[in-house]
Amino acid sequence: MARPRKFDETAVLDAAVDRFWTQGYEATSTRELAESMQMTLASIHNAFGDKRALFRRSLEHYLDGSLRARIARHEAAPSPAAAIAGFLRESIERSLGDGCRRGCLLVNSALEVTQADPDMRDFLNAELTTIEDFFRRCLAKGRQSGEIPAGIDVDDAARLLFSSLLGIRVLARVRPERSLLEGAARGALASLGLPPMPDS
Amino acid sequence: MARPRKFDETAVLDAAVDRFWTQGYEATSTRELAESMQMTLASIHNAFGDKRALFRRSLEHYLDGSLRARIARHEAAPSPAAAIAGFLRESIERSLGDGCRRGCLLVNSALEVTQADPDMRDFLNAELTTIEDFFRRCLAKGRQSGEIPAGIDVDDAARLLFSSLLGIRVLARVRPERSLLEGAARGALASLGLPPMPDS
DNA sequence: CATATTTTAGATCATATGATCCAAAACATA
DNA sequence: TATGTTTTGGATCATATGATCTAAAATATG
Repeated sequence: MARPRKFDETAVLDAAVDRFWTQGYEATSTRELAESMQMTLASIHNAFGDKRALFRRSLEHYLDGSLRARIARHEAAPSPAAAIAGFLRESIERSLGDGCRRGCLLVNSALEVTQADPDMRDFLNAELTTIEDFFRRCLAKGRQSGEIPAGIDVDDAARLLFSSLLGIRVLARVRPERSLLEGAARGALASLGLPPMPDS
Repeated sequence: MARPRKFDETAVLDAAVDRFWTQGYEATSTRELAESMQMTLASIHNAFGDKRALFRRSLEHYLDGSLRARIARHEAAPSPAAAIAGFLRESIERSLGDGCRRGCLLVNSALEVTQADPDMRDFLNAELTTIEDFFRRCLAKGRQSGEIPAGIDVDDAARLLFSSLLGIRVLARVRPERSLLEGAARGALASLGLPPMPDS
């Protein structure tokens, strides 16, 4: 029983993600979302709740399709150094390949969130921390295998890679120049005694 | 002739900066600005123009009082290494000392700007580039003085410091932990063979 | 003191926005 | 086929928002 849904959940969430990604949460109106998702406001409200709930859902959808998969994929690389370099390479190529300069929805959202919304901040933080943890796991493995020189502090190196990646994602939105993004990544890898990124 | 202004331009711009800094451009309404600035909408419009013009003016005011002065101050340090370390130290202390977790207005704005506003993007880019250029000048001087090892590429090192600083400012808003911010900076300095930051 | 000029205060306009309501539509199940 | 349940479309509500208008207020200058 019950009328079946006409919309494809993946497709409408893709559309919502695109709007939030391009314009940010505040600058995206519910009517604009409805048009992009090709749904009425009532259908959106019925399926996802209010704007804030839709945003949260869109973030999850985005992360499932990008960051989480990317970490899992590169974690399986033959060596820790290759995992780190491959992750950076893919992040840069995604940044440069996006003609809309949208950067990273997770990073964009982390800067838009205010102190008045601790739930959202905690959620974003937990997700961001998976990046830092990924770098730390790779570096720890590299230390054991001898790829990472003994003089390098693994925790600080992970923090450096993490902060530099965030910076690259900021620049992806405002100044997406290959020489700049690749230079930052090259500098980070070289500083850890690691071989350069693979070619794109 | 003409009625004199009742407001203090510095004070009202400070108030406007605080609102934009805390909440972002889109999430700040003109009425809220009027209340914070203790001016009427008409007075604001008369003195600064529309919301966008006020934002631009507020950005200038913010930059005059923070970034530009900070670069000039640290550029005068006794050594290039001290200039870089001192700049990072001050950026981190400002981040951690702000109970409101506002991060950096310039970085926040860089992520909020959309492709539809190329003028604002160009302005933000020009200002961001002064940071990159500061690092590059310091590193080039350090190379000449021998503080920077010959094996390090000055351009890439500048890009790394730049991107890492942006990342630190992102984290200042969403996850302002001393161990994290200082760890990233320590990692960056260590990677360049530079001595650690001065104590706070 | 009179005048010209700018600022200020409050009201207001047209629109945008988030959210919701209601009735019609659609379909699985009995 | 009849029933019950969910979705859908369109309208609408209350409020928020950016911007502007008008008239009163204030003061330097002649």
